[in-house]
Amino acid sequence: MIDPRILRSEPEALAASLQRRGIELDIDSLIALDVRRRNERVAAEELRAEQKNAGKSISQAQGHERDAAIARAGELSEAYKTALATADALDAEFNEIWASLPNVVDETAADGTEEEDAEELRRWGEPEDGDFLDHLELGEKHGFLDVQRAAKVSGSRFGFILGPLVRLEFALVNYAMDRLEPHGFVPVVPPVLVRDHALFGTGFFPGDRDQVYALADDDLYLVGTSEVSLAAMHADEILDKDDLPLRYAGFSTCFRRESGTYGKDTRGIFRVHQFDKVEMFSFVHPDTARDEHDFLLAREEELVQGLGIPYRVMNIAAGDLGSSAAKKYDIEAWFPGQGRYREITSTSNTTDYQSRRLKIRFRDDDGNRLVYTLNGTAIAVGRWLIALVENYQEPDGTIVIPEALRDYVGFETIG
RNA sequence: GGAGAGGUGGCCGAGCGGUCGAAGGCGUUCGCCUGCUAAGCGAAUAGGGGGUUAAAGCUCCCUCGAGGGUUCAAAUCCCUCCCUCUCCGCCA
Repeated sequence: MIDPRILRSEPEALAASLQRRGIELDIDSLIALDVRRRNERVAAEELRAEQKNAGKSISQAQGHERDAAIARAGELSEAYKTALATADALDAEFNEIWASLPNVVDETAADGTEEEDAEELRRWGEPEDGDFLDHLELGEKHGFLDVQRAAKVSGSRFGFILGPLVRLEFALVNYAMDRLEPHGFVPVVPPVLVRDHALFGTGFFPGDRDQVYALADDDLYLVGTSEVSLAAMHADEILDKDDLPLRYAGFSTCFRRESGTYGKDTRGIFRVHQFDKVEMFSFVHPDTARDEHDFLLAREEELVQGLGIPYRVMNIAAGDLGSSAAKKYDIEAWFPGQGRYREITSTSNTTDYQSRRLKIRFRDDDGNRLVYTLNGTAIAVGRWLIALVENYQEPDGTIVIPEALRDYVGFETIG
């Protein structure tokens, strides 16, 4: 949720932001609606004040005077109810539009509206070309991946991860936690079933409702990322300024319906309905949010570099940002099996978009202010496993475990 | 799943139709006092949204788990839901 005051203070900034995202909106009529709803609210509140005063006089009045006062208060009460209904209806109308608006884009986000418009910031490592097996072929060869049987059990876009690849998964998770905890990230295993307010609060509802698994019988939803649980963890709280930044590293399974992706990335476990992920999440002072964003990106690069996987960093285009993000960096790793760079992390500065919805504030010297929230992938396990096995395959198909993970897995090669 | 008890401000806790956004305590902040510390004295101290203002301020409305209802008037009465605790059952 954007600060509605932007409509009064700098509507042209909102217009510019929406334009960069490629969204059409009649801002003038929205401004008019905002004025109307506030006027109606004031009118209703004035009636309410009158009614309350009338009510107070009742307790002091006697006899006929009292009867008359009650009648008068009754009239005011009716008038107030009518005015309140009008004001509420206008608010609802306004809020429905307002809640659906995406965050104001950061001026340094890349221009454009498509994935291809992302700006490449830098590259690291030497991508290897040549004859590489992709992860599915490697999985079949070594028996650590089974999508056939997963389809039998659960349908398409699922996988069994087996044997050494499971060890590698746990190694990756521990590797990440070991490197994040010294930076103040508190490890968390959060709930993966959440209420709708958590999804609304993080900006996934109403926009991305079709991407979320719902458990209708229980009014619960499966999270697509632990960002949802981690953000909502401090909902309705007023944090101590001295506690900022608050950093968490959440490990959870993530569930995504992947609707609208038919035929896209159907091979192996690159794009599946369920995967595990370590996610970084920060609650920070507004003034430090940009630094924190760079900090999260630095943590991601550190993790990828530690494993020696070639990658590039992308500044995502304004029109390709999620609704809550003002700015987003993706790291794309080199996947020899696909012969191209693909996303393995994503970090977003969501400014106060989520904290306004979730009411997460901190005590400042002159009042309470909304915190800024940021999130970033530490390890998206599935894709990182793929990147590892594809990049570390030898000509004979053997997979070498990178130095940084050997102590965790307890072996040096697969195959 | 069954039975019971509760959810009030940063925390504890009173209030159970009007004078209550709410006693009292703790905590915190500021000031005073005390040659240190502790104690003592005085004052301030919930959140949100409007109006007005250059700002300070003034003012109005909403919020006592959430949402409905009754009433001229609801923290207080009624309904639904959520959550917490205790006991029993089940269970990794």
